[in-house]
Amino acid sequence: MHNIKDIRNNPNFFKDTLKKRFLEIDLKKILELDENNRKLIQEKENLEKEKKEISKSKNKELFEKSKSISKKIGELENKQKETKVKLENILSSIPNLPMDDVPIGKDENSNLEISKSGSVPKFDFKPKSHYELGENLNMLDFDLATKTTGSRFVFVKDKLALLERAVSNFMIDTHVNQNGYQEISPPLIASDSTMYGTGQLPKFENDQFEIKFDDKNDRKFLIPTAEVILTNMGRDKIFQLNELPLRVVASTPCFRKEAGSYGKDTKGMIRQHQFYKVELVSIVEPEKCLDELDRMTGCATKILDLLKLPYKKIVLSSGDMGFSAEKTFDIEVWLPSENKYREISSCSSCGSFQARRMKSRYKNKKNEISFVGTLNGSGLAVGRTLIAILENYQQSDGSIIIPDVLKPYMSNLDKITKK
RNA sequence: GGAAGGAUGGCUGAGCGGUUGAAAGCACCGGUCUUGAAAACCGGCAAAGGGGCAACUCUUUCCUGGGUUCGAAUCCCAGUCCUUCCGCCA
Repeated sequence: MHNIKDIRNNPNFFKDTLKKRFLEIDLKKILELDENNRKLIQEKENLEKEKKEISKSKNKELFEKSKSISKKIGELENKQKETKVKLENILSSIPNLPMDDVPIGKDENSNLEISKSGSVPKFDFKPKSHYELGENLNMLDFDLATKTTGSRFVFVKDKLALLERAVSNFMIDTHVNQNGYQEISPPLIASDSTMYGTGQLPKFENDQFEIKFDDKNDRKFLIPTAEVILTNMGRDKIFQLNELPLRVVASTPCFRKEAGSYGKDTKGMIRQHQFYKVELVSIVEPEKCLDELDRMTGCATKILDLLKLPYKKIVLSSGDMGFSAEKTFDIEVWLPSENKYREISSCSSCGSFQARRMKSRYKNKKNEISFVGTLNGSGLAVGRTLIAILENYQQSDGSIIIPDVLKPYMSNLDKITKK
């Protein structure tokens, strides 16, 4: 959510910066609603003042007048509320502004590669895809999931289930013991106001799984990412300066409808309705956002370094960034079967955009209360890490070597083979 | 699911129809004292929104939404959440 004052003071900057996202906003309408809103507030306040004075005077002759003023105030208030709701509906659907150094472009084709790391494995045979490998091992079962649930789900079995657990635990341990994050095991269900806070609502309702909770009219959703619930830990809260930065990590299932991605990655477990992800969230002083973004991205790439998986780091273009982000680094891991890099992590700084929606604030050095900065990043997507390990560590016989750092998590097993 | 109690500023907590935006304490900020710090003492300290170049000023806000009243933190109704007890349950 943007501050209407910023828009009012610098409408053209606003309009131009949003053009970087290839978005045209009806600025005239916004300013008009804003002006109208303020006019109504003023009228209302004048009447309120008058009413207050009458009541203070305790002058019985004026009591009738006070009654009629109350009526007028009520009318103005309704009008003003209506205007404000209209204004907020528009504002809440406007995405964050990209930072100056974000490359401008419509989509992923304009993303910019920053660095490459690790060496791409060479095979003297044709590398198989993760789903061929998994199905041959009898440890990935898509058909079974289709039977029990539907498409875009999977059963992970036996040693691959163990591997999945190992990956998740290894990541959390690394972030907790080496990167200074606090481990959290959060609820997997979020209320509508929580979903609004991080920007999933109102605009992306169709991507979310809403659940039937009870007969009452509050709404609940399965979290599409732990970012939602972790970032909202600071909702309606004023942090003391010494509580920041707050860094938390959680490994949770994530649920997404993947609406609008029909036909994309239909095979395998690249794109599922449910997947595990280790999520990093930082709440910081807003001016420290970009430093924290670099730090967070470093925490994510460290995992790939330790797993010895080749990857590249890219900065997303203005058109490819998520709704709440001001700057995003994606990390892509090498997938031999596709002969290309695929997204395995996305680290974003949201500046104060989410904080403003959530009323997440802190007391700064001058003792003033202002909005915090929020960041989130995957560290990493567990399912996709599993894929990357399968494909990069595969052997000609279809077995999978276990990366050294994971062995302690798997009773020192060093290879997964078919039974 | 049943029964009772509660929700007040960054936090704890008084107030229960009329200068109460709200006592007190803690925290925080400034000062005196001190070589420095601590302690002690003195002073300051809510947020949101509107107007103004500014000094400043106005309005709103005591969980939310309605109602009673000239006037509500205070009374009435509905809802949300929390706590305790009972029941049920992983």
